[in-house]
Amino acid sequence: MALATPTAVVLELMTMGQQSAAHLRELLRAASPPVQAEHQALAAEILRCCDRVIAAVSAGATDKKRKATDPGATSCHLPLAMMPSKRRVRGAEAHREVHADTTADGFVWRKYGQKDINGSNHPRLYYRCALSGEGCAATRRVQRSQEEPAAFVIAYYGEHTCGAAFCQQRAEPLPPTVVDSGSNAWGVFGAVDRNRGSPLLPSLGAEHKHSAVRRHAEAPGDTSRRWSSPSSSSSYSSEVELGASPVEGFLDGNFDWEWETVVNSLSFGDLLH
DNA sequence: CTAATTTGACCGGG
DNA sequence: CCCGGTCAAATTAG
Repeated sequence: MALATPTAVVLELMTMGQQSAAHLRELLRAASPPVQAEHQALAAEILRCCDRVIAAVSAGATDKKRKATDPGATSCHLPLAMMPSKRRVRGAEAHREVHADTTADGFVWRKYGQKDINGSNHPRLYYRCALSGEGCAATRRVQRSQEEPAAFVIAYYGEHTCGAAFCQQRAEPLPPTVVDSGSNAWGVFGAVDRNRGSPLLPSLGAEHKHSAVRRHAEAPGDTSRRWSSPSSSSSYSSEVELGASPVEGFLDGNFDWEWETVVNSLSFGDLLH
């Protein structure tokens, strides 16, 4: 029940700052008369600093017992080795954090788990790219904001190696607020999901039938099934979350997870101000 | 019948 | 030992 803890406040504020910085960076990047690279670098640095603070604070909040002495935290680089040798590389993996009022980001995700987190009253949902079977390693974790029922905190891990252009149906996606935690290679991921010039849809409540996600172009015909379970033969869902449809989880046990009052008219935090 | 979710167990790090 | 993340079997939905 850590509601008004200063840590939470700091996190919230820093997240806002992070988003603003991200927005600024996008603006600079898409400026009609291209601005100096110096300015862009400045925006990027601001963003980086915000990210660092958030990372540190959230780390301290996650495990309260741990000391806040981070030798490398103040450095400009995260010397993390993201070597896939271990299966659990959760530690301090770089991720982009997006906070939005909808879980729809234009990608097709498959839910593979759900867990209750001690700190919050809302469960955390784990998704993988629906094309993970084809080798895509992108994952994301979705969690509701503890106070705001209609707000989601989505953390994206990894990159869409399946060809993000395919995953992302650019019908309505418009990634709300991409906050780049730019630490590693993920930082330059934006080449694919650039939401340039796409004005927010005034009315996007309509949910359409998504075209079936069949394995398409470069799916290597071979039998290189990554982690398909033997029993459930290649039965992996392709979940599409669109708009503000409360489809995701209405659990009986988790009373908090019910959210029928999700705002239909979403105003992405990106456009604020 | 096939496919998509759900839920509990298991794993592994801190 | 506790907590978070993933797997995988079972169930439900289409």
